[in-house]
Amino acid sequence: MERSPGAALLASSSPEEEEEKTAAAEEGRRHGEAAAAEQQQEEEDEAAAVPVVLKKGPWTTSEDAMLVDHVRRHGEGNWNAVQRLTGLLRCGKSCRLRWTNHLRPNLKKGSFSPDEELLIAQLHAQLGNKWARMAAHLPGRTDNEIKNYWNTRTKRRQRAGLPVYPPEVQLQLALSNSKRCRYDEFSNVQALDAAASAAGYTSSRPAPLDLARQLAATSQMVQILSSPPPAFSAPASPWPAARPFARNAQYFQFAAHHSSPVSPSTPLHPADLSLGYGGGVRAGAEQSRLAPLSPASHHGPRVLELPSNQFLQPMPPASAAAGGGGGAAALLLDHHQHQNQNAESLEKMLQELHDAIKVDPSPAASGGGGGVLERRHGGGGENKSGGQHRDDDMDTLFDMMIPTLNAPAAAATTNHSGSTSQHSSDDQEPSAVDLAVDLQATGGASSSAQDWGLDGVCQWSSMSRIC
DNA sequence: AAACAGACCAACCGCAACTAT
DNA sequence: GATAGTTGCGGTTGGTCTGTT
Repeated sequence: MERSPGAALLASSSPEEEEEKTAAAEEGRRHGEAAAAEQQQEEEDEAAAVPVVLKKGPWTTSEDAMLVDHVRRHGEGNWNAVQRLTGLLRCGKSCRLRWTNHLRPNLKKGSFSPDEELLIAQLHAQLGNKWARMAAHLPGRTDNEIKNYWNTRTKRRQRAGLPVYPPEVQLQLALSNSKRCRYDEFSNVQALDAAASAAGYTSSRPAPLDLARQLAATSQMVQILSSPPPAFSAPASPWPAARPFARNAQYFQFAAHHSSPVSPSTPLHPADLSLGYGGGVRAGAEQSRLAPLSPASHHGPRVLELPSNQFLQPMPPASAAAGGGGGAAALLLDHHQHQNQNAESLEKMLQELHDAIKVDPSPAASGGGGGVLERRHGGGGENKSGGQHRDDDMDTLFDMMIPTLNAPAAAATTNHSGSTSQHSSDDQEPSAVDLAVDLQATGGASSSAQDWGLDGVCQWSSMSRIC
């Protein structure tokens, strides 16, 4: 087994010992490049004979230099050999961490850009606390960096009573989860997964966050979307009290405590609701960074945005041209063709979803106490028919989405692979990425940089001094 | 200017997966 | 197949910085 760093370091607490170790490190450093193989052999023998007390704590520049030199000579990996070969009094783990987080080339330092912040939110919505996987989508960023960023901001936002995700992510999350509604009747997650798998759906669950909160936030946002623009203010607390369905709440399309979020009574113009598959506002490096994922999504003007003055921001001409260049037209054409397929796919998915919910013989609908809508509408005094309600919701959703997909303008900017219903398995990287890219297009840099929250208080990228 | 609180960040720790013998 | 060694990941901690009172 790996020598436990803790075991080796337990005894290293006093300043004197630290000094000794530092001196030892200096000694090892002096060997430098001139160290002969014989010397190394001696060191190895010595190391084998005498337990080495490894150093811990912050790295010094000389230690860094030693590590860099080692990697330059021997390449990455075999980290436990670093101590043997260089005399560096650090465990392999520590060396690897230092290298990956601070020393390796092409690391991007500094604060996250708004684009990166949005992407992190999107990835987190899709992947959960999979920091390493998230980092894979953010070249130059480390998992530790992303983790730190997310934890601090999440903590801050939660303390401020604000939703963790920006609205475009919430909406996408809700839509991507909508297909799982039919499985809500399962209280057992495993059974749910199995059923979903059997039905051809992916079984992995979305981000393991406080799902009730997330969905409440989603609900809140959808309410916002369906509300007249001026009527918008921050509730004292956006989080509803814990609800019995919280456990599977992620499988709901919309959350508790309100009437149909996309109720026909509050019609939205189809053109107002873009799923955001349009062209990216990202340009240059941002596009190339994500190019392998879904290149077409980054080109062409973004025509539509989320409905509501809260989120809709006129697209500046410069942004429309951002992804352009000489090849923009060709890319757009290509994109358009691809889009037709995507539209079909999404339409099919929606139809499936619609059918599923319509036909779904949920025991809850007969008043059994289960069922998403029964619970979702509170069970307190709201006796609205769940089935009818679902139909209304879904019809409205269809009304909003399908025309959007068919509309030439929307189609020209739509790039949805249909993966909305398929992604989210940990092993389905492309799907997850599709969503991320779609989401980028949904919100884009403009929305990530703009206010998305409550009375101007809540900004996704400008939360540094909230509280 | 000092004290305090919060934010930020680097590093550590434990665990699990993977690989080699 | 069992065991040892290695690597990677995610959670957590502790130190430092910065802004506020």
